[in-house]
Amino acid sequence: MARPASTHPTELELEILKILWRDGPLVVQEVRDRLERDLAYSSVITIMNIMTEKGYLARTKEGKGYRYKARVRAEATKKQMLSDLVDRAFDGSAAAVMLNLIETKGLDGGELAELRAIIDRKMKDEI
Amino acid sequence: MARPASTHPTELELEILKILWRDGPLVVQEVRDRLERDLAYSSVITIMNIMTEKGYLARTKEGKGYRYKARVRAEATKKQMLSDLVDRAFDGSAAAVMLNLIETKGLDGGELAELRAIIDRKMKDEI
DNA sequence: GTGATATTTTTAATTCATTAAAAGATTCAG
DNA sequence: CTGAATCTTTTAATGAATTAAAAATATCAC
Repeated sequence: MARPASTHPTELELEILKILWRDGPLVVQEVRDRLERDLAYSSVITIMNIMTEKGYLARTKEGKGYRYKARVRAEATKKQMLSDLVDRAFDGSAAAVMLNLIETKGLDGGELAELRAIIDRKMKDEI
Repeated sequence: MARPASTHPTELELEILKILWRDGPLVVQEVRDRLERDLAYSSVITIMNIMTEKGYLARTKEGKGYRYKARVRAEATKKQMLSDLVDRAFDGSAAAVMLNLIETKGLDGGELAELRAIIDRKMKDEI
């Protein structure tokens, strides 16, 4: 048996999704121009074909070729990826993840304050 | 060119690491017994060999075979995996991740309170 | 319409991840 | 010390992910 297809976008797929979320809909060449890495045109179109098959992208005929757009929403996709990691690595504990983030990533005073305000609001809701 | 080796543990590798972090050091059979999925003995030993090559595990001779333990620390590994996702999907914004978590995952009152206490402490440090 | 150009499809090579059978080595019991 | 049991190594098969060349197709300009 082989590896099952990943449930979330792969590295490169995510890069392309992010470009399309930001600037899409785009044609292949425009996506290629915006990619950090230097890929052959045929490489970009190959992966965009695969992404279309997987349901990540939708395309509509235009001129000689197609114009592509993301078919999955940015928020939903990110949420799913994060949720997956929380479950797999942190046994589903969002609190553990947050502690990790607070300790690791440098949050400035403004971000901390904003975060506390949100927590306060949430705590009121919980009552 | 092909895919570069993943920098973080794969699905199955993480499962094995978690078992060893919790109960290790263990022999192969003990790891196999603790795995959720039903794998052949040879499958488990194969992946544990690979993990040893990758530096995830260390082993010492014992009886007929070896006893394995994790060579990477749980906290460091999780931190790296999380950091990687934050960078890739959330453009490095820990705040964005936290908002996502608070909205999505159900945090109970106790967790929220604990989190706020930690934030308060951090904010004092920042001054 | 025909040719140049751009675009897509087809084909393919490589490596990783997963799974496991078969073969080989080691050790413990008697 | 020899065989059974156990463990490791070797070998292998399959599908996913990445990369891209070659072939096929479509379109626009003239």
